[in-house]
Amino acid sequence: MQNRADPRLLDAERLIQERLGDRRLDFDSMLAVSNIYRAATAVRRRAERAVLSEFGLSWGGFTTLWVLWVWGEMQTADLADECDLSKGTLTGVVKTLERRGFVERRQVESDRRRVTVALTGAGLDTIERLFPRFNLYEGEMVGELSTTEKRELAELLRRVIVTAGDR
Amino acid sequence: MQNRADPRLLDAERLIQERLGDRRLDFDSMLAVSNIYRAATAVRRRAERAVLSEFGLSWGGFTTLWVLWVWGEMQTADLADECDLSKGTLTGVVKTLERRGFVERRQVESDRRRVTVALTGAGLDTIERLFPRFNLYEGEMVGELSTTEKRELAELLRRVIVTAGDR
DNA sequence: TACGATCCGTTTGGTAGCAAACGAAATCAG
DNA sequence: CTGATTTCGTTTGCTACCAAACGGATCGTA
Repeated sequence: MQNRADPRLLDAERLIQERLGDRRLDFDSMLAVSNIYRAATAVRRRAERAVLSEFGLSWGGFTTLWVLWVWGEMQTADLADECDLSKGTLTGVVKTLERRGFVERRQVESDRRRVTVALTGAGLDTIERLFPRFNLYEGEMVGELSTTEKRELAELLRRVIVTAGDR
Repeated sequence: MQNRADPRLLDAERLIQERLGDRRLDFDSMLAVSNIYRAATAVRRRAERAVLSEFGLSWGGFTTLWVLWVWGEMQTADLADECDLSKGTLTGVVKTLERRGFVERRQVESDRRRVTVALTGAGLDTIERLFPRFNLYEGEMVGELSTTEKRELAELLRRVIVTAGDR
C-alpha cells in the first residue's frame, strides 16, 4: 500500500471540516471526484508538452486525428460525438487541423447540408508516426500501476462516465 | 467483475490493432488514460450544467472560490498553484469573479508587486450555500461505487497525478 | 547606493470549449 | 406543390486555458 503523496490533502480535509462545522460532508466522494479532475489535467498538460507540441497538435486535435484514423472519413456530427465535443467546438478544431493540412472537408453530394472530414496524406503520416509515441507516453503516465490496477482504474472510471454521462 | 459497458471499445481495439499492424500496443494504459480524461470531462460538464450554472460559476471559478474559502486570503501565485492553474489563467478567472462581486484584490503594502485575493461577503455567502450542493453532486457522480471503491479510485488517481505531475 | 538579476502579476496571442442563434437544405403535412 | 418544421454545420459571444513576453518592484552584491 502506498502512503499519501500529498500531505496537503489532509490539511485541506481538516480545514474543510472546520468550515463546515457540524454539517456532514462526503469526503470519499469529494476526493474521488477532485482527483479525477486533477489527474486528467496533469495527464493532458504533460501530453501536450512532452509529445503533442512537437507535432503542432493540441489534445483535442490529436483526439480528432486519432478518431479519423481509426474510423475513417466521417460526418461532422458523428465525429463530434466520437471526440466528445460539441459540434460548435468541433468546427473550430477541424478548422485548425485544416489550416495545418492534416484533414480536409468534403461536401456530401446527396445532402448538401452535410460535410464529412477525412485525413489528408500528411494527416495520415502524422498520426501513424505520432500514435506509437503517444501510446508509450500513456504507459508512462500509469507506469506506477500494475496491469490489474490499470484495469481496475479503467473499470471504476467507466462506471463514473456512465453515471455522469449522457452529455 | 463487471463486463464492459461500451461495446464500441472492443470494435475500436480491433480497428486500432489493424491500423498498427504488427506494432505492439499497450491497451491497458490506453484505456486507463482515456477514461481518466472522459470521466473528468463528463463530471465537469455535468457539474457546470446541474449545479454551477445556477450560481453563475464555471468549474475554475468554483475551484477558486472554494480554495479561498478553505485557505482564506491568499497571494495570487499561491492561489494559482492551489487551483492548479497558470498564473496568467488565474488573472482572468479572478477578473471574472471580481466582476461578479465574489472576490476582491488587495495590494500588499510591504511588497507592492504582490496582490492578494479574498472572498467578499457575497462570495462567502455563495460558497457556503453552494458547497453542500456541490458535495451532494459529487456523491451522485460516484454513486455507483462503494466506499472502498471510491477510496481505491482516489488512491490510484493520486499515483497517476504524482507521475504526471510536477507542472 | 547603484545596478544587474530576479521575482511578481498582468498582458498578449493563440487554441479550446460551450450554448444559443443562425441560415441553408431537406422533409413533412395537407 | 407549398408552407411549416426539422436537421445540418457554422457563427457568435463568452469564458477558460497556456506559454511567453512585459514592466514594475525588490533584492543581492559590491
